[in-house]
Amino acid sequence: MKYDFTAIEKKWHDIWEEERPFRAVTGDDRPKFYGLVEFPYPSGDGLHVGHPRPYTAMDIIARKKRMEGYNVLFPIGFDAFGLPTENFAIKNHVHPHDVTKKNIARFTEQLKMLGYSFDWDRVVDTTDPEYYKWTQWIFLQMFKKGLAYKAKMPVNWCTSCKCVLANEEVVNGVCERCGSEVIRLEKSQWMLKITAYAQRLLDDLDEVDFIDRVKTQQRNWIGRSVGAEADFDTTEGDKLRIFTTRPDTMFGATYMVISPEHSILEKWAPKCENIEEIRAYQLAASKKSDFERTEVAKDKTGVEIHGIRAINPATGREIPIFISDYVLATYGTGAIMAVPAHDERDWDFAKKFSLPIIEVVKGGDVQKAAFTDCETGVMVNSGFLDGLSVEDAKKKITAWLTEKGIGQEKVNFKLRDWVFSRQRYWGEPIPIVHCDKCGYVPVPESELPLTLPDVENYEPTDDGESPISKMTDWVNTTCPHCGGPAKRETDTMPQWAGSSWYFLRYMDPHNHDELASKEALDYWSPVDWYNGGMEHTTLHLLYSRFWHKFLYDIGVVPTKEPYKKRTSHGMILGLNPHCYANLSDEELEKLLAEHGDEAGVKKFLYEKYGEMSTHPIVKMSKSLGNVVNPDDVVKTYGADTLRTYIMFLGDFEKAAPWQDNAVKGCKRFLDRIWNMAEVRKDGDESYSHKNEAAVHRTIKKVGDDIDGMKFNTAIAALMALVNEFSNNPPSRGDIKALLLMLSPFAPHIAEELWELQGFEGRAASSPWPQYDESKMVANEKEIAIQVNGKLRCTAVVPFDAPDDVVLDIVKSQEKIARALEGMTLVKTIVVKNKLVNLIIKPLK
RNA sequence: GCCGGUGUGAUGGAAUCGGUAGACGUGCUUGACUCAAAAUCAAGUGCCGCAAGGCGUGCCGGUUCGAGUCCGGCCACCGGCACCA
Repeated sequence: MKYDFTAIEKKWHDIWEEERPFRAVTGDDRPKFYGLVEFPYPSGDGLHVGHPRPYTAMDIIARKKRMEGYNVLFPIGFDAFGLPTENFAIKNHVHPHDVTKKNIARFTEQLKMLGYSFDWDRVVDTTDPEYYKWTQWIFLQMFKKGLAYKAKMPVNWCTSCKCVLANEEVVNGVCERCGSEVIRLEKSQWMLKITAYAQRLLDDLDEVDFIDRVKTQQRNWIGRSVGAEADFDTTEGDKLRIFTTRPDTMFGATYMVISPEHSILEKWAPKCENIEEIRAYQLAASKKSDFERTEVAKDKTGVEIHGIRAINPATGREIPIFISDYVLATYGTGAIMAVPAHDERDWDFAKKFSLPIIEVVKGGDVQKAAFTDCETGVMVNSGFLDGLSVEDAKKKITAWLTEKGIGQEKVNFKLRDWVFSRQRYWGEPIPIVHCDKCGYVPVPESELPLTLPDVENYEPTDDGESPISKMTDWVNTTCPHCGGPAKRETDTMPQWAGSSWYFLRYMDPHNHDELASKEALDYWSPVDWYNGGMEHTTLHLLYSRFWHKFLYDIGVVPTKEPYKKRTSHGMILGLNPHCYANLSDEELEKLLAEHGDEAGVKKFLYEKYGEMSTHPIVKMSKSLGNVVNPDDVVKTYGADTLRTYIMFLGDFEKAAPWQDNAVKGCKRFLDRIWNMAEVRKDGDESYSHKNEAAVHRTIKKVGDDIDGMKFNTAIAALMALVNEFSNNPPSRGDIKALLLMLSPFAPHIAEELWELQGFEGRAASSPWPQYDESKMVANEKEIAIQVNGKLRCTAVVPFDAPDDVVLDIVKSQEKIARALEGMTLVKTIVVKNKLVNLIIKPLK
């Protein structure tokens, strides 16, 4: 019989639907294992081949854990609020709700097609009012604790999405989602005080098992720096507070810089002699987008404030004050002391404006470049700090600042508060009412969920207001506090809201009274293993850690950290259809005819498609037409082949290119297993004598590799075992072990063959096979024989044979005997069961 | 600029501790089956060489009996951050 994967896969999907074997049971005696994948955004395009990589990986891990006796929670859901759905709805005049429903149905079908062992009874959907009721509830708790607040401040505004963005959503000065320009806009926004958790978000990284690059990236993003704050007196009498990480260099501060947005400028305006010039500079800076501001980073600009000077508290000397956009309003105090001798930016600025550069740390030539080394320098020109190391000087001057009452040690973070409102329709309504008398009043918890109103038109508006603001019936309400007329908040939450706590809902998804019961939270927390994309490291992963810590503080969740372990997968890349190296013969011929020679074709491709045409491997994208649809692969080869291939194609943590024709290697592998095991084997369930060592070795290898996410080598080991079986016909026991090891990777074919062989129960619910270290070795071993470190030949010796026996065999090798002729043996190195190295010299 | 990562056949990629470089897959070559093709099976496949042998893990140097692996110095590419004082 042929391996009819379509029929087999359908059959097992039906059985799983019926038997529900992957259901997690809260409060079971077995040890629990909570494996999590990032739930998908159900886009209209359906599943992309990128999705199955992490899903298959965690499915394999979850399946193996079940076989090892764990009570496994492996859930799935949909992160369904968001712009693409809304945009699609606008364009096609349908309700986002209906689009979402349709997309979720399609995703569900595709995920089931791939045979994932998700617990389908626990699906969550962030757009379901029963779900977002609790998203809103968490927001209200934050509001009550003062962690959610509304503030007027400059925000990132995407000109295309017509919506504000969080700092984390701005990538290289453009919108992370659509790539459009992001400008600064002064707007009143809801904010979440993630900065209150900065230190804990940093510290607790030490307690979790996240891969290093995730930890490093989060640490960099949080950006803690220790320094000092200090007040500089001014001729105006006002104090100007600065932050510095180099208080030791204070004697070298020859001028000050404040950001163009600094509030003191308003107060000082009447006293500034060049106020027009200052105003003009402020206006120019405010018009710059983030992109422009970083683009011109090399060339410093600024304006000196004439009429007001500052006094360096260390030297007592008057120094000028400048405004410049190289000082950010949003970091530190928005003002700095400039030490051109020991800071590159200050040095550049000082050179441009011909300001004095005074060396206070010896070790470099400060007229040529800023000397920033903190390790080797010695303090000079610094009064009471002279002769100290940088480290000691920092301590001494900080103590001095404290004593004088003009400053103290200060820790600053790069992390900013999270801009939490969006001027779009398809998101969770922010459950706040604005009353003229009472201010911002929370919607009573009993009224949650506050559902989205039905609106006719979802178009974002140019005035920066949410489309919901047009719904006067919904917007006009009464104040829950005083009963007077009030207006509802019309902004919605960002997409990251729903995903900040979804893993908790999985623990108890149908609970009407709590986000999850205490019993379920205590039993399942924390997530044991969470795999997801690196692109979420400073977004979702950081946000959800923040929410979780908050929930811990108010006693809702039992653990400080949501995830015990975090791993990350590489992207699946595609071939670049416009790269010369990837052209098909036909296309190449055609292009050669048109453009003469190879160089001509390359030039043409470069001009037409740009830089990317020179890279043979690129991201998959619709515009390039190199997207692989999993449906097509499943149709041609089956889900088991797709699963196996996607895990085989390379190191899980690294990006790997999809290669269409390599898929069939995995199909052949499954075909061979089918042919080997389709007919029922007789005999007991012990391993065959000839295959025994190989089976034990493979069990160890596959088990270790799955735990270490080295799926590619695990599959290679299974392939090698199958090759072994075609040399030495497998016994019933050999087949059994193979099917058990295969079942996490290719569950459908494994179950089918398991049944055909008449083994008991299901492969997926059978115990994972055990290996015996002592049976892993053969009784003979091939060793390498080197002469002076160079491989000369190999020889087969008994396993663990004594050195003298091995040496006799070595010396009897023809090639070795020849090499030894006329030579003295100086030294012999024997590495047991591996190699022998003979060091020889010519006879004198 | 700073931080992290990677560099291995035609190709995707393997190589616990320093111990036979290239597992496993694709592709290619040859053979079997076939009228033929596909599929399948078998053998081969790092490079140069008839062979003996030599050369090979981005480059240069070092340590070692022995280096893809360790050390020093470069180069290239990828990812993140980027005027954060």
